Amino acid sequence: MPRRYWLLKTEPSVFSFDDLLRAPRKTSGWDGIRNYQARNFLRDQMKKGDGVLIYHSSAEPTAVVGTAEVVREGHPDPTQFERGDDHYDPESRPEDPRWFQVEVRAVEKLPHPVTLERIKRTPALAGMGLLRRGNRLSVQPVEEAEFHAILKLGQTPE
DNA sequence: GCCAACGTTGGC
DNA sequence: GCCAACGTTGGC
Repeated sequence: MPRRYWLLKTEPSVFSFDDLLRAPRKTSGWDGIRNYQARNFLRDQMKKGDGVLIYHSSAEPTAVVGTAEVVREGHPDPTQFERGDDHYDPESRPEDPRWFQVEVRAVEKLPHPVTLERIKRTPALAGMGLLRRGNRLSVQPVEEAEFHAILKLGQTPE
């Protein structure tokens, strides 16, 4: 299986790329995803070594800010069992967990965040899921060419 | 803060 | 299984 590529959204006021850089071994469980389509990607498709773009949503500006890689494949998201946690799910049972996470390790902070606005203006990125109407998916696949195009844009200012 | 576009829930 | 009501996401 060739290496695949993904985009993970996060609100930086909750968990930013800098938070990931500061985490032990620059690694964190990507927890709190509560959407079945995203869950399926986390549980079934994201593999160790896959490349990840970290995207800041509800931010100023909204942008891809760094890259990461999958270091541990899908396993139950522990927050679903933690009573009192924002992501606690009383319906989920340990013997049949509903929600999954992967672990990701920060690889590189982009010298220049690639803003949503810049992505919109880049023809090679016109097919990205991020630009699709009503896009809300917080875990989405990215084409290899798109991944590399974002990295390249991130090396230079606009 | 607004609101369009979703996803989920639950009555029927 | 339909679909209205509701909650959430996320750009602006």
